[in-house]
Amino acid sequence: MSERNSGTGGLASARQVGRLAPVRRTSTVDLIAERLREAVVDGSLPPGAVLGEAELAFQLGVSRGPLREAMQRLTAEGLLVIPRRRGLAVRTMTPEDVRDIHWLRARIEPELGRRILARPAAERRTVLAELGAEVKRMQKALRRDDARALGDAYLDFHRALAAWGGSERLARMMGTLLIETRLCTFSMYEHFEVHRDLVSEHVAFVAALAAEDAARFTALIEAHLDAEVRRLLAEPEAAKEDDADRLLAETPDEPQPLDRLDLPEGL
Amino acid sequence: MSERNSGTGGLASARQVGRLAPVRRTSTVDLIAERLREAVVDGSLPPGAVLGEAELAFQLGVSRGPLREAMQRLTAEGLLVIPRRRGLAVRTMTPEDVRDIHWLRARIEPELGRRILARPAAERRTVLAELGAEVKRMQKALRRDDARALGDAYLDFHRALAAWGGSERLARMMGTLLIETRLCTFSMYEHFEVHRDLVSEHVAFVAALAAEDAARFTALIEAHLDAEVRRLLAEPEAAKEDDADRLLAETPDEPQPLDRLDLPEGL
DNA sequence: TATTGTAAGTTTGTCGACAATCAGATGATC
DNA sequence: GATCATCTGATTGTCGACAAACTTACAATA
Repeated sequence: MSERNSGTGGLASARQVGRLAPVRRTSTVDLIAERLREAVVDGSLPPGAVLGEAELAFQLGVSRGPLREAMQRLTAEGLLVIPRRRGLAVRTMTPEDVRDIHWLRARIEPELGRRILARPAAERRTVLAELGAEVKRMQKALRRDDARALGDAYLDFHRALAAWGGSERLARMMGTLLIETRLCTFSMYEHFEVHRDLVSEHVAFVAALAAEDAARFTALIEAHLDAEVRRLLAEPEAAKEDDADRLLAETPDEPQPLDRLDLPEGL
Repeated sequence: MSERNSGTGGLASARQVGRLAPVRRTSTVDLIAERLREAVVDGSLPPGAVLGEAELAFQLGVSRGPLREAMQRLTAEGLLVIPRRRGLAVRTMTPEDVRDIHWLRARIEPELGRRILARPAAERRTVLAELGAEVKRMQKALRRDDARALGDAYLDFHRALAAWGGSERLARMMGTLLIETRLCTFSMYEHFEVHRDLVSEHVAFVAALAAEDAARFTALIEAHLDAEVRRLLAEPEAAKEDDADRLLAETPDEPQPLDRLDLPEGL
């Protein structure tokens, strides 16, 4: 994931000599780190759980050396803590962490939207199609009442946002922030849980991007992340007036089931 | 650095039983990582340099195991790259990195200022005193024409900003961003180099904070970071109008030598 | 002369082992 | 009965070693 692989723009003719994309050789430590991240995301390593190195290394089929290196990597990313002489533990997020993570996302994600809007129209359509597809996954998951699938689609939506709108650095940072967001959920609730408004909020994101309205996209993102923080910390939904509700109310459509709000045409 | 140590609010009586601050037991990996960061900051490990593990481990007096773990940590922080089977190399920053890093700082640092201004007046005075002291170090360094000392004071100024204005997470992130800023300098210039306007810009930062003018502080920070990017990338200083110059011109003082601009009274 | 094949040397990637350390439990003492 | 000391079992932190992989240099061939 850290090797430089992007930057070789569109390549048409396959028989052209040279200009082959470099093979992606990934080290064992990378693989272990990725596996651990997955385990954190899907909840098989719940926050606070204390694991022993030997056991974990055996499960992964590697020796303790590479595992310890991967642990250090995840520690630097803020996903793991290494209590002295107690193996490793998935980090438990505090309310302050919840606020910080969402605050950071609220600074970054609007910029991702702006950069996507600054792309050529053809690419922009591709991006919107992909984002729309993720929203559809969210809608399907909501209809099936599958919170896990909904959360996964949520993650992929924002990952796509970062992949298309960010530099390599920004995308990597967003990737970490998104995993940490998931950790916030695990840390605050006992079970996996997402809020039902999630889907309509994301429909509005795509609509704002389709309308090339960066300001509205920014406002929507900020309102969404604000709302997420309140939901996670179980603070009163709206002190005086809920920005998210107000913004969504601007959508001129007549009332529809939340999970079936229309995406912009063509998506 | 990752141990939870904050959160034990003001503690007055020293003879009180219990309530001792936990001893900071730092692991070998932590020490190695810190040593490597220092080496990156002071330039003894220049960007692009390729080091062998065995040699480095011998210099540090540890075996290769802990060193490799520390390398992974620095890699996750974005300071090192690990080319396959080629030891380790200090990352060389690209122009895109320069822009990203400064863009991120421009999102974070204004918030640090706001949080400092939100503190009680007594604490705020302490913070201003510390920031003022760093600016004085910068002025002294400028008078001695000591670019290295100037750069170090610059780093410490912004570290103090993060320490007083940030959560633990924000402070850690700013710490990494600042080291990366230093790496930008090393990557772009052959020798260590800082711009002379640095000092007057920082005098203005402190003045804005002393005046509790968050908006002005934000504008100054953004102008400073913009200017830094242009200096680093050697882009034309001012396309049409330089925000930094305009903002600084608002200072009502009569012209003074740049290295002697008055700090707000009492600092 | 340019290019390919071969070989040697160096360095990494990985593993196994050892010793120091710590947590938990049991027993002794005031 | 509560607190402290001791013991033990288990786990980590660290090191040394081995084999595989890669780079570099050199030689052979077209």
